[in-house]
Amino acid sequence: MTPASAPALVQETPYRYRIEPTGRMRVPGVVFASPGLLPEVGGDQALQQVADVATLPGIVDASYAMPDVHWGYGFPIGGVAATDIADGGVVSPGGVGFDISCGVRLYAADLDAAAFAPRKEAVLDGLSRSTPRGMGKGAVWDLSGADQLAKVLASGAKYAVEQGHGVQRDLDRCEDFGAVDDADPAGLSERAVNRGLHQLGSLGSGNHFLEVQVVDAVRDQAAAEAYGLRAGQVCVMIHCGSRGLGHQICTDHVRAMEQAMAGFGITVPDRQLACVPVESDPGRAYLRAMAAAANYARANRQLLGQAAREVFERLTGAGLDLIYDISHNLAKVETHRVTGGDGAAGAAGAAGGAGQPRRLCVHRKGATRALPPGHPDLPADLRDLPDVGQPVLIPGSMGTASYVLTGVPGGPAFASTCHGAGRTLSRHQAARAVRGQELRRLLESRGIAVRGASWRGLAEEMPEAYKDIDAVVEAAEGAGLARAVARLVPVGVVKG
DNA sequence: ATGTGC
Repeated sequence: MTPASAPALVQETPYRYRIEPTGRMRVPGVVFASPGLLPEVGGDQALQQVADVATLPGIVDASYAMPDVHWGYGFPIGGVAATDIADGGVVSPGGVGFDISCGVRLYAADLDAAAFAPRKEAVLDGLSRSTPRGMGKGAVWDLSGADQLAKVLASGAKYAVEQGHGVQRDLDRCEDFGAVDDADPAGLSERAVNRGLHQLGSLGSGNHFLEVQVVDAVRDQAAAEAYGLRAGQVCVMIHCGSRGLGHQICTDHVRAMEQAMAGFGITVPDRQLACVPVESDPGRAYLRAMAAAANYARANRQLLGQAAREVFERLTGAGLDLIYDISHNLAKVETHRVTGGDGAAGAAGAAGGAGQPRRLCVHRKGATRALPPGHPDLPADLRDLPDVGQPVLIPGSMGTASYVLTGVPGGPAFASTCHGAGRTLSRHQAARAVRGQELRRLLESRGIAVRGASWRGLAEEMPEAYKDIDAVVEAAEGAGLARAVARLVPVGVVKG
């Protein structure tokens, strides 16, 4: 059972640590972090969660933690776990998170920082008005009823664009080209549907934001150019998810699996790890509902992006081109080579060495897919470039830098990397440390325009409550998870 | 994250 003390870490390389399998762990734990990040790597609970995930039926290679790992519901945030579907591998809602398909969308404007500066306050005012946010209701698109919601759930951003809320490029550059096709709107609870009807096109709260950013430094010229980014360019980044709908779906299926688990002979060290085989009725039902929430989240970001685009065009004359849209809370059925999780196994597999290709259920919770160059699922215009992988969008905490990375060959964690800075202080600790008004003054004095939803919400997101995003990205690069393409700094933030 | 919470 769960050991009382924190699991011991053994350093394997400067950016890779191992938790030896003990007790019911089926595979080792692997933590990617720099020595500098490690002492505060989420505390004992996050590492214990890495070890607990390693006990899940069908898990292969290792239970992975990204450099931004911290404590979460059941699984750590910043966790990656893959299960072998044909070998009784499970799916767990806790491995996806409550905010199903929470993710990031980045647009680039045909506008440089100097030309934007005189318009900054007006644009931020415009974005503040066009971006419903905060707890509860208010949305860009109030749906007519369950029939229209079903279309959103089935077709995601594709439906939004079909209805005039966007352009073809928005789909070409979106993960899964705007929609996953195995969603089942009919399987959702009435509560999930009701919560979804009036929140489409809304940011939410917590760490969700819409930011105007400027490309501060380009680290990889070829990839930046292919993506459509240049130094000094103005960008818009949107970070949000599936709102109350995804939350309700997670709640519904955790409950169902808690009941169903015993029937499959599954016991877990923490009830928050409730899971069932992928190949089971409740497993398939969860994945289809999760897919519906993924489509809702994409449509959500599509609508918020379109509203921002209209503000930009009206006030600056510049359009917004989508760079990419990627989720960091999702499970996906993918084929990878499985090698047993020893050291360089993942890299060797990807290079065509040892390891059998298996159909896996890859859980990424607070972790971002990072496909290597040449992968068939890349956008068509990026697919045939030799050293350019999938765009990876890493939002920093409020007032700090964000990053664009690219997927690399031979990634050691099923083509995954970090998702952001990762919390170090609780919301409560942060709110006690600073007042929202004070924080806004500080950010404004550093040239960052702030449009908040609540003073408390602002305080909870103080930069000091998060890890250093530069160090997290450095560790991700050092561990061979991804490569930096561009660093972006905020000039204006609309907070949920 | 979330009509913050058994």
